[in-house]
Amino acid sequence: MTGLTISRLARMAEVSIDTIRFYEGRGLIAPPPRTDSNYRMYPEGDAARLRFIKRAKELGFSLCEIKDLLALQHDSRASKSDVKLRTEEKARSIRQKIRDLTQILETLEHLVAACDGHGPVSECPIIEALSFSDETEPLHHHNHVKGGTNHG
Amino acid sequence: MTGLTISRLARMAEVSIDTIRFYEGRGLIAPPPRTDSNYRMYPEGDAARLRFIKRAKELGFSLCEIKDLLALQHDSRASKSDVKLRTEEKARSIRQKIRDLTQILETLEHLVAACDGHGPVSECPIIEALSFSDETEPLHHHNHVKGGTNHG
DNA sequence: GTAAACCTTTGGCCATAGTCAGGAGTCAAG
DNA sequence: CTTGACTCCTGACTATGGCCAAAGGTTTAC
Repeated sequence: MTGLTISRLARMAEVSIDTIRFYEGRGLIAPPPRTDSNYRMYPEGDAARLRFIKRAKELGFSLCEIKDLLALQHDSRASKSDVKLRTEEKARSIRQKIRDLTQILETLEHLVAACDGHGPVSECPIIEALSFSDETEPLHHHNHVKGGTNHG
Repeated sequence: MTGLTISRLARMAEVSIDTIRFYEGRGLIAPPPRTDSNYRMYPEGDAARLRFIKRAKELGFSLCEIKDLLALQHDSRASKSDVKLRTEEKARSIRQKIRDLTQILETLEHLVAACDGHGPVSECPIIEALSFSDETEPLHHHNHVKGGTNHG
């Protein structure tokens, strides 16, 4: 009986054992056959699959999206355009995230520029700008980003 | 006895009641005095404080960082340069985040460009690139050890 | 006087992507 | 036989920023 134990697979794919079991629970890799003693024995191909997941994750795909991508890969009806579409969509969403962050950055830079860095905090324009941003006239441009920007 | 009930404060600051109590637990808002019946009665100033928090959050500060900023605001030893420094640091970290995302975006764009969008998924260059991640190398400047399986 | 609207607390839950701990069974070597 | 490495499963915990429900006490309006 050939196959990889979970720890060998983990080493090959450079992920942790826990991660592999976690992915199985999430449906990203199929539950492998078991030995008589109930040990998972993985086909070698699962190493590539795990590397795929790892790589896609680095590129900003969520596990959910990766699952879809993987399903596509084994769907005979799927075409390259499906994959391409998803990739383009991801690129779009990353572009948007960059735009949001750029907005925030600009505001922050205005704030920094407005502050001379001397004197007591009680007169700090940064604090002031943050305190009265919606009602009174702020010192800086009113460019604020609403909703769903996830920086973290 | 004047003051704002929690729901009035929530309406004024445009946050939820739960959020206010949550912030109290996190130390962003001081525990207000209570009525005889144990109701929170907020000073009006807390509305500004909540708007400050809201605004800072929109600018990418975490609750933890905001807490520090607020503490600074009431620390007589603190100076504008403290606030400025923190703002600059936040700006730097956002700049870095933008750089990271830009890297990812470029890789994604290469991938999209390499794919004509026609034919079966089995020949998709995007899938292939993700599967054999040695081709394109983004983001991680410290090379992880690929060749050496550190177990004989 | 009663019902609606408000307030209190405690605690659980959402998503993301895992990590870690514990107790028990299994396997190879000495 | 024993030791150590490996595996199993379940469940709890991490961090972030809250949302929601339950069950009860209070205030207000009619």
